[in-house]
Amino acid sequence: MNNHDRHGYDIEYFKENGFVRKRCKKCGSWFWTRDRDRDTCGDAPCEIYSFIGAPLFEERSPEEIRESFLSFFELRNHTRMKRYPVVARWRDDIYLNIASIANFQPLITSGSVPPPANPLVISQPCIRLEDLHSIGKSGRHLTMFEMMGHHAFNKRGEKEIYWKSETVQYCDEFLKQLGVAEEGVTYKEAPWVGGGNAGPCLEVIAGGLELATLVFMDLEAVHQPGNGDSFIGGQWYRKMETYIVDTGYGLERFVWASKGTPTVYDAIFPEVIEELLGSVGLEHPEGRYYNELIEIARLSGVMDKRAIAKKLQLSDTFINNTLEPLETVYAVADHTRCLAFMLADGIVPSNAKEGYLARLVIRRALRMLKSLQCDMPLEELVALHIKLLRKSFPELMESMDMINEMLALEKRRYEETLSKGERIIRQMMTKRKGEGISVDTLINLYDTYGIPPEFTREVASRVHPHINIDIPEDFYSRVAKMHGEAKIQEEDMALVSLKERTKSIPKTRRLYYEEPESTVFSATVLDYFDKFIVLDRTLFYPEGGGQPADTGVIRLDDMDGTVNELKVVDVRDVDGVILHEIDMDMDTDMGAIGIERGKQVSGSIDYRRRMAHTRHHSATHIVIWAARKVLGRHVWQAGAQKGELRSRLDITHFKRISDAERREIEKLANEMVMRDEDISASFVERNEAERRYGFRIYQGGVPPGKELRIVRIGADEDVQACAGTHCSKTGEVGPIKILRTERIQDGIERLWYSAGEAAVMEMQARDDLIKRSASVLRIPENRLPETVERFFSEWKQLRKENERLRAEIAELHVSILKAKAQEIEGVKVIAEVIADADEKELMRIASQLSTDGFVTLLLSKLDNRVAAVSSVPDVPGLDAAMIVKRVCRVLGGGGGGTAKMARGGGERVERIGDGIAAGLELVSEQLKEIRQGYVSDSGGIRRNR
RNA sequence: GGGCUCGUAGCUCAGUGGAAGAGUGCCUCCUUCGCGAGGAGGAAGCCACGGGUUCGAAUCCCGUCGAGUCCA
Repeated sequence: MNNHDRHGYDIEYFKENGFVRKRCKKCGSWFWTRDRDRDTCGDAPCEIYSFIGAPLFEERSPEEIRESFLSFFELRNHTRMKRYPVVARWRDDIYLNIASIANFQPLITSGSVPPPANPLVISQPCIRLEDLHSIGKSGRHLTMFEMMGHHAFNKRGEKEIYWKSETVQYCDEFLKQLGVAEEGVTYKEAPWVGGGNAGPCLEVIAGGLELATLVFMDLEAVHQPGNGDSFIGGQWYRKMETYIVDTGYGLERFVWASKGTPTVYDAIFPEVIEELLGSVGLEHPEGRYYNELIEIARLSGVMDKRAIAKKLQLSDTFINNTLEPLETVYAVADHTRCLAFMLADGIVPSNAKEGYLARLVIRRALRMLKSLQCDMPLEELVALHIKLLRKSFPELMESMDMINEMLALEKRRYEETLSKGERIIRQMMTKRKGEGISVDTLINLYDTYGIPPEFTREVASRVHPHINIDIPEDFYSRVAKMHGEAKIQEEDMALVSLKERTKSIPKTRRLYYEEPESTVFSATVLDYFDKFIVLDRTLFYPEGGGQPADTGVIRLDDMDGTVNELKVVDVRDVDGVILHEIDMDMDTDMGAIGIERGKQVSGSIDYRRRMAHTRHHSATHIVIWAARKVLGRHVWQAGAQKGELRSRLDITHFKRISDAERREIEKLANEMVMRDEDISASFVERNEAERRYGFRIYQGGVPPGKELRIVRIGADEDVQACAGTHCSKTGEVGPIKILRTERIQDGIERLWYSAGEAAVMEMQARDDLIKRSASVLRIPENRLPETVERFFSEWKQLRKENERLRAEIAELHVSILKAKAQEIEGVKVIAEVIADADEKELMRIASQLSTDGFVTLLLSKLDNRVAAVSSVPDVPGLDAAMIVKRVCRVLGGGGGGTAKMARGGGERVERIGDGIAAGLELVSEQLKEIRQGYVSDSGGIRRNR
């Protein structure tokens, strides 16, 4: 590195080839050019798209551009790489592959894993959804695009592969080879920042279009300001150990530049646009309005559409009937291409994580198809893309059937969401009678039920044609803001300090790989601190890959012959150093219990526990293999946890696993066990492993390190990078019993299963359940289902019968009770205890009596409490609720209800007589007051018969 | 990973602490030559499950299961 290169753009190639550094008179940014008269940077919006209608070089197809790029760099000593998936399974910070360099982050860019080749060249399909709303409108945004990149990974202190000057030279020569005019190319300085890294960057512009970005990544973010040496965009950065050439050439943009069509969409997938336009009976306006379209396209990098329309004096009808539908067609064509890659690469639409992003795109596409009144099924458009792409990406074809099914299912789900939404809106409208709908309500409808605001407005205006609903411009970002910013995960501080503490300790030898059958070992203490002991070698498996740590004991022989046993409760792997956590008080000193460096100790693990974990771990590989076979290639592990008694495995799948499928998976898994195939584990160089087995090895996530431990079953039927312990034959796993499936989120099914001894125990437990149930009913086990069904329906019948009989009894009580009436203040009053009557029955009786003019107070003893009910004729001044409250206070409870009918109760059963007395007292008070005329003009109380 | 919403008659949903309801569909009868339609009547509910609070829970609280949806 040259220290005098203060800006990072002092590049030899520029100097040697007659470039000058100038400052753009419009945006003020610095740029390099051969053209001494140029005074703008050449980028939009400082300049218009001059290549529209006037291509920069001879027309080329995407295949031609891709091939010319790859072979250009291949000739210059770069290794050609296969594309990576568009879903970034190896990253936990992003869901989608957003750039070719993302393939190599973070392990390779940080230098901890060597690159698969150096330098290398790749054309990587990427997906970016940030500019979703401008897709179709801007003419240049694509959700899915191919980033062609050549990368060189340099390390300080090692021989440099190449750096800035060569990178610019390659770019310049590549453009020249394509036929781009040299004077028209500008290299604009644009410091780059992203994903915790930064560095100088050159944007390569020709004809107003940014064709490529050359990033020289050599800075990393630091958290303490003191450690940084440059300050960019509110963040301190320092030089990295590595410095990396990260370039991105937009394949689609090169094709576009070579065709000069009005939009990038017309250049990349004209067939799909044609098909869509045809299906809605439109013609591509290119024929009739060629000049207008060219003008609009040229200006579209400079100003927004409304401004263009004003400037070109375009009519509203042209905008509404020609331009807008065309933009929608563009967007649909784009989205369906994006979906082809998302779904083929194994994203299952869901309501969470990357699956949600797929659903978002699907729903947008469906909405737009609807607004176009296009009845072409989404899956047909995706299929068309796949067919058009099959030469470059034959692998997409393999997923065609699954994609069809997923999309049809998604369409049905969305229709259900919308029709449910329509009902909710209509209901709300009738409840609120013509009131408008507030923005808060709109947001709530979208957030809670997924009803888009445009849909709400549409439905609402169908109910009340004059209703006015404003959808704010920033609607969707307001929703996003409401959910708050994502918190950046800081690395666990405890782990950081452990890493620091163990840095100088040699890595522990892993006996559990070398001697998987052993249970005891001897070792030397290398170090100890806090509650941790570090040995030179160990049999203890540290927690990892969903497999819990081993437990056991470490033994110390004291001088005097006594043996000190230390319980190992947890084992952790910190960058290769294995820490044994000992069960002891924090303030006990290790030295006091005989631990010292260099001391010989012996250890033994709880082998039963280890074997259970081992069986479950191998079973996990077998189950996912079986699930992929039964359900399809899209099945991917989304998480797993092994246990002693049962384990769980989360897999991606777009619908619930049926009983038949579950049984089939179980059967296949057990067949694999019975075949007694070999399970082999070996360390393989990472890039070799990826090349040989592909990305399916990363089912359980991507482990760090230069070498991967590869676990293979049978004839490579299942191959995974896995650090866990495994059986050596599938037969050792023993029976595998799938216990249940649950849906932990849309698109992810969780399988619970047991293996080996645990599976036998589970089966026995189930057996027991059936046995006990059958013996309660005194029937043979095989009659259980129909007997239970019969009992249930009989129970329902009897319940009804009981209710009917109680109603009859209530009728009988009515006539009996009438005879027991006493007269208070000239009114017939019934206050009685009725045995064995439930609350409902009391109410039935009381209700009937009060209709006949009686004032009633009925009580009943139920279990440990008294129920009280009062019903009175509808007379002002008579209040059943008051009566019940008075009674129940005596009973130690409470009650309430309406003036006509009330109920309550209490637990002081022995005071039932006092309760009645208190109730009667209140009744007579109330009647007295009525009689004294406090309440009059009521027509009085009907005379009792 | 985080948030919001919902599980009540076959279906669509009301009911937010005091007697489980409506619309629709179903069954029977009446009307009709028959159908449609109309009229009268009827059946149909472990109010998802398990705890808790309360005199009392479909309703309030906690958990479980099932579903929908948004954000990263």
